[in-house]
This record gives sequence, C-alpha cells and structure tokens, in this order.
Amino acid sequence: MNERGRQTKVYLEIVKKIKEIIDENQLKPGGKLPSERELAEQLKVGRSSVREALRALELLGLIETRRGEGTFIADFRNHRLVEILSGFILTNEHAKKDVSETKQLIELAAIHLLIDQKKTIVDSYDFNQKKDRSRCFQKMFEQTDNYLLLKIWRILANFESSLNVNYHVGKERYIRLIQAINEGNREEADDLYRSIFTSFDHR
Amino acid sequence: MNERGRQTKVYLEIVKKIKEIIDENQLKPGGKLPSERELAEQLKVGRSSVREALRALELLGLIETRRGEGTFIADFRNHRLVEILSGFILTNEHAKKDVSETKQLIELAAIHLLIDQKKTIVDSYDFNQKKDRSRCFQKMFEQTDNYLLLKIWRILANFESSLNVNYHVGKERYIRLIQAINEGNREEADDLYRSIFTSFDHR
DNA sequence: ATTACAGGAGTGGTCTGACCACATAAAGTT
DNA sequence: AACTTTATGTGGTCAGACCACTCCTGTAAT
Repeated sequence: MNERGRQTKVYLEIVKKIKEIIDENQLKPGGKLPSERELAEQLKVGRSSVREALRALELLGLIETRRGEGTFIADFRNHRLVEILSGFILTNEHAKKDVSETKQLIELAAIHLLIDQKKTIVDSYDFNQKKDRSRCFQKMFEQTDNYLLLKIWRILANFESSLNVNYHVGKERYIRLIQAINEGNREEADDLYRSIFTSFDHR
Repeated sequence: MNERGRQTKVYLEIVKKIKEIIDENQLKPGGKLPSERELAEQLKVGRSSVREALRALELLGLIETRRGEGTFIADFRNHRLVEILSGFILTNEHAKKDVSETKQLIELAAIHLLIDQKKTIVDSYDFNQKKDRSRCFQKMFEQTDNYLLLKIWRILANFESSLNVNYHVGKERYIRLIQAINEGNREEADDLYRSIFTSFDHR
C-alpha cells in the first residue's frame, strides 16, 4: 500500500511486516526471526531501517536479540516497557491516575464476568505473601478464559507496581471476596472490592 | 573507554541519556531535543545508534519527530503502549470473542465510572447514522477523563470492526441509556446496556 | 518600505559499506 | 575419538553520502 508518496516511515512498515512474518510462520516465543540482512534484502530496504524497527521492538520487550545468534520472539510477559515508560511517565500524575483507575475498573469487570459465567475460584493460594493481590487476581483472570483481558491487566499491574503504588490488604478480605464470587453474590462482591480499594484512590 | 565489556547496548544508554537531558533541561511536552547529529557528537556515538534510540522512543509515542524541524517531546498521554502491544498480542484464534467481550466489559465499566463520577453526557449527536455506537461511546469515554481507558477502547473498537462484527441498534436505546446515566440510575443503565448487546454475544 | 522569491543552513529519512565481537558448525589436526 | 582451527553467519556500531523538507535570510522587484 501507500503508493506514491511513502508517507509512512520505513521502519514503521517494517514493524508491520515483522508482525506479518510472525503471524504467517506461526512463530511463538522462542522462535527465530530472519536475520537483519535477510530482512533488509527481502523487504528491499536498508539494514539500518530494519535495525530501527528491531531495536524499537526490542525496547518494548517484544523480541529478544542475541549477538552472534539472531533475533527471537520474546515471551510477552517479559516486556521491558514497564521501566522505560514509567521512567518517562512518572512525572505525569494524570497518567498515573489513569493506570490505577483503569486497572481497578478491569478488575471489577472481571469479577462481574466471573459471576455471570458462574465460575468458581479455587483459593488454593497462600495469601500470606506480598504478592497476594497479584496472585489472587491472576487466578481470577485466568478463570475468565479471556486472554486479552488477562494480558491487559498484566500490563497495567506491572505498570502500577513500577509506580510504587502498593496496596496492603489482609488476606481475609480476598477470601471473602472470592467467596462472594463463588456464591454468585454480585452486590456483595461489588461492595467488597470497592471497600478494599477505594481507600487507596488517588485523589 | 569501557572496553572490558560494554555490556549495555549503546542505544539503550542513549535512551537513558535522553531521559537525563529531558530532566536536566526541564523539557516539557512540545520541547525540542538536540538534533540527531548533535546528540551523536555530544555522546560520542554514531548517528545510527542515536536513531535507534529515538525511533524506539517514537514508536512508544514518547517523542515526536518532524522532518526538517527536529525531535520534540510528545504528550505522554498519547503513549502507544496499547496499540503496539495489542497488535502483537491479538493473534490467537479466540481473539474475536476476547475482543468483543473485553470491549463490552470496558464499555460497561465506563458507564459505571461515569455514574460514580456523577458526570453527564450531552447527547447533541445525530444518532441516525451508522456510527451511532462509536460516537456515543466515544463521547462517553471522553467524559470519563481517562485517556488510557479511551485508548484501549478505541483499539478494541477498531479491531472489532475489522472483524466485521456489526451492531444494529436503534438510536432511541442509546438515548435511554444516556438518560439513565445522567440520572445516575446504575441499575437501569446496567440493564439497558446488557439488553442492547447481550443478543449479539459470540457463543 | 513592502513584498516576493531564491538560496543556504539545519534537520530528519534512508541507504551503503565497512569493521568489530561473538556463536556455531564444519574442517583439519593430534 | 578428542581437540583445535577455520569459515561462516549474526548482531553491534560507525562513518559518510544523498534526499526531502522546514525555516530563515538576504536580495531583487514592486
């Protein structure tokens, strides 16, 4: 596309092409991408442009690069954009609020979804650790059977933790929340979640 | 220097340096960064390495680049986190169901948020067009004052429309929904939203 | 003096070619 | 067979060359 006036920058198109290559070849995390020189020749662009695209994706943690070996698909869970973005965004109070708020909305939405689906949560976790909240919601999101929702939440959660926003909630509250969900008691689950996190609202 | 082992890749160090430059000079969105050549000379690195760093930051939406003019700090609220990641994450088969489901959850969450915020929607739109739904929710999300949420929703909406999932809902239902929101009637808004879109559920 | 235009300087966009550092497999040596 | 050397392929980095575009400035025409 983009006939005459190459409006789009080359490296952005290369990003798209790389995405296509991943799709077409069914590449999964760990899979190997063509070499930089190969990509350049194949797409008829300079190697430097290819590198700009690859470096951008690498900074995002979407690909992994090993000198002397090649470029590989990274496990999306290891995205490094947390540190990068947080460093730039930390100063922006608005973004901070957006992240926390959005995360809470999604968590609450997941709770509603679980109740609608009549799913139950197995609370076989040890809620005495710091990661209580993460593990609890991790389990919940997995139960929703909605990978997209899970991934969005993961990103937000990682992001938020990098902003040093910490919650200290006793495990008994999580257990009560899970009970309410398992019982399909929408109102109580709703109230419980709000009571747990409302006090931590940012302004 | 540091021959023993330049462990860190040059472009990553440049990213840090750029961050420092921004901090030291108190650069705000719209502020101008040194030129690529200037950065290269100043940091004693090649221009291509500088570009790799800048392109990565640009892909993230942290900086903005205008040919013939220079490189500028972008409004961090426009970060492209969601766009980039979504493109690489939404590859699986049941993405269709996840997208629709997640979008509906987020829409409902936004409705709840609006009600909690006691916001009101001005329904000055012409709901006789096909884009009814998009415009209606666009307006609603803008009112939530949560840019991140708006961005996530936009992605999902675009993605869904590309999957040829079309909704045909009369405008009167939107008007009733908005009324319920403006009245702060959570239950009715909830029911209205569900009644409107439940019938379109994907399995 | 004002306007219009041409040109220079600065900047990002892209490509090419050249090294270097490293990893791996093949070929050669013991 | 075990070890060593070599060749090849890969990412990492740099330097230089153009191009296209923006902006400013000096000159010429009005």
